[in-house]
Amino acid sequence: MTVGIRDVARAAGVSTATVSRALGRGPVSDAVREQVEAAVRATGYRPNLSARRLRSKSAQTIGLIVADIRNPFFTAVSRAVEDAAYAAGMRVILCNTDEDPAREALYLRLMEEERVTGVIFAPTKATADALTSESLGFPTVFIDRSGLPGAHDSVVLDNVAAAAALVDHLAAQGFSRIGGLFGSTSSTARERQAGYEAAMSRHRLAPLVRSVAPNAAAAEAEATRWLGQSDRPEALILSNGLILMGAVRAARARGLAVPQDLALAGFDNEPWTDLVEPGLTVIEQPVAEIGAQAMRLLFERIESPDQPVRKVVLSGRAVLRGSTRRQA
Amino acid sequence: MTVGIRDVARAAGVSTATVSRALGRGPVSDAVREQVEAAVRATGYRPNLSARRLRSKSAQTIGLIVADIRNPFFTAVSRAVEDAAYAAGMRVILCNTDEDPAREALYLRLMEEERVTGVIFAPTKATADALTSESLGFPTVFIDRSGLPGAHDSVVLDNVAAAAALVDHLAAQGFSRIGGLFGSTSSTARERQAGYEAAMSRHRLAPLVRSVAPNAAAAEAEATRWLGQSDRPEALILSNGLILMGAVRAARARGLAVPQDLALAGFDNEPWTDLVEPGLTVIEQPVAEIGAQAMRLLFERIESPDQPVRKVVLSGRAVLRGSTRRQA
DNA sequence: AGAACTTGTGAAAACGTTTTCATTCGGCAC
DNA sequence: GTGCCGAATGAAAACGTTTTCACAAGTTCT
Repeated sequence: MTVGIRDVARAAGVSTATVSRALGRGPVSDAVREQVEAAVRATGYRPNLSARRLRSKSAQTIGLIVADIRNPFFTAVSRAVEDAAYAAGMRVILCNTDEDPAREALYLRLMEEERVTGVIFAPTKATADALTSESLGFPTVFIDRSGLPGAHDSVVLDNVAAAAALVDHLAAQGFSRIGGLFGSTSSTARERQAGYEAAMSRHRLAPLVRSVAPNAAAAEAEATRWLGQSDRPEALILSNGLILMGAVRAARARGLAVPQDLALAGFDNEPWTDLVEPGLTVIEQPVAEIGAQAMRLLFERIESPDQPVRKVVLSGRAVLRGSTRRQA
Repeated sequence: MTVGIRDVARAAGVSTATVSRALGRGPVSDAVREQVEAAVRATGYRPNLSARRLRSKSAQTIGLIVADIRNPFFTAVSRAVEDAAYAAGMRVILCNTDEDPAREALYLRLMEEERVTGVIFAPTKATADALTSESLGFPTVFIDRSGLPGAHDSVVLDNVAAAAALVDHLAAQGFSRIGGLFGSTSSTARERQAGYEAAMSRHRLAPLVRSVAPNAAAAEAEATRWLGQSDRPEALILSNGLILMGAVRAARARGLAVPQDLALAGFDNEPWTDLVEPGLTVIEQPVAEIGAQAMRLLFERIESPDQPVRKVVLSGRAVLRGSTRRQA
């Protein structure tokens, strides 16, 4: 029924070993290689990847486990990862955990069962803190978020500096009641919060912090509540694009004008952030660079498993727009 | 080194066949099942999926090939597909073609080599038109787009009706120079164009049509050019969310106020469309339903391969916002 | 000229499972 | 008691490749 390598071998008049060598890399005479290629075309042969992986003990596959596929940050990163992987002749399995530790465990087990070559992973804080360098059976690079120091390679943003830059900018514009709404599940949100708090104290300002599940709906609910208080902040820093969107909705719901009644500054320069008037001030992350660096670290880790753990820290770029402009 | 089923068998004091049966479904005594489960825990055994797939000739995997992962429509659909797949104990391979027929061919070949159980596919028009019912070696459901009539199961929007609804609405608001900017690569865009043209002629209006690659940058460039003309349209219909975004940017670039100088109506009720003032009128697609129906069709096709080809047509919902409101 | 490599090839083993086939054992019908 | 059936199990085959091993035929080195 289905055509296998022995059918190709018979058609080409050689052994299966020779077909295998002709298709992969191996010493084969040019004449035989052509015969084999002709036989492959004639028979419509498609190698069975399961058999290939089983025998060769090499899946040529990398797993990409992201926290939220709806977050454009992760789709952008995943495109960079995919490009690099396919350029290297590898396949990618993309998984979405929805920030749920149970799903993270599920997918990590799946990666083991697939015997993947390596994994790029954006873990929740809970999972990251539980994962020592030995607990994963494959080379792993953390992305966007880091875990126990020295446990895994990682590529992250300089979150402390980026958050501080937003505070500095808002303070320079004359805002003082600057609140921060941060995601509750990631190390990244914690770092942004730390950067925010350090900068606030440097400016001798009292920090106003709230935590929320990192999605637009939860952020909108929390921000709406907050903005309904009489002592509501006059500026808000939001720790990612989804939370930023929630805050914009909350401001609308409360009838607050931006930036007159409320200044907004967030993370992730998503395509819509310059579309909503008066434009949202954000930290732009080098998404393509993050994906590419993660693949580089992963390949180098696969190459030399025992090299010291590395952490690549990239800088964000502040994109200043109308949402943080102090009105006369 | 790595622990295999024979290690588990030895630890449990049974044969590998029994372990296999205890782990899958098969007649095993309760006592033995418990022994095996204990042995699995003790050894940390992880089944090798490649070996399992090779021997059982069942990948329990469905391929999901989308045209553009940046398009939130596809990420929303893919979440629905994933949920349904994992609920059925299947894995998903997600691939992104960037509307490129070459990448489509690449991924279709990959699906063959993976021996996937089935595929859900949003093809470009070029590929869809070239694919007869025999050309794919696995059950396939087209999604968002359809190909040759009767060749493959599909689940699509009623694009003609949806586009006509937008025209009707704009005409009712008193607009008459209504232009349409449609994607160039999909059958869906063609259908929306056809619906637009039919409705225009019903209203005795002259159609104004342009085509463009379905991404925000290309759409912005084309729309900017168009809107610079002296006989520019006073309303625009955009055939998907990315093109809609490009049009919004173009209006900004030309300094045109929406809807005073230019009305906008598009497809895909993306999260940002109600954020940009005065809110964008769109057709909302039942994304979760599309994904769920696609999986249903796929499972039923796998079940009974020879049943007649089916096409599920779902209706969009018009979400009317400020961008199409006629000013006094 | 002979030894020592290199290159190209085929036969057969190996990869880690599931499945087939055969066997044993206990219970049930006659 | 004998025969039959179903359930539980093990031995071994099978899945479709790649890799190892062996070998023949050049080719290069001494």
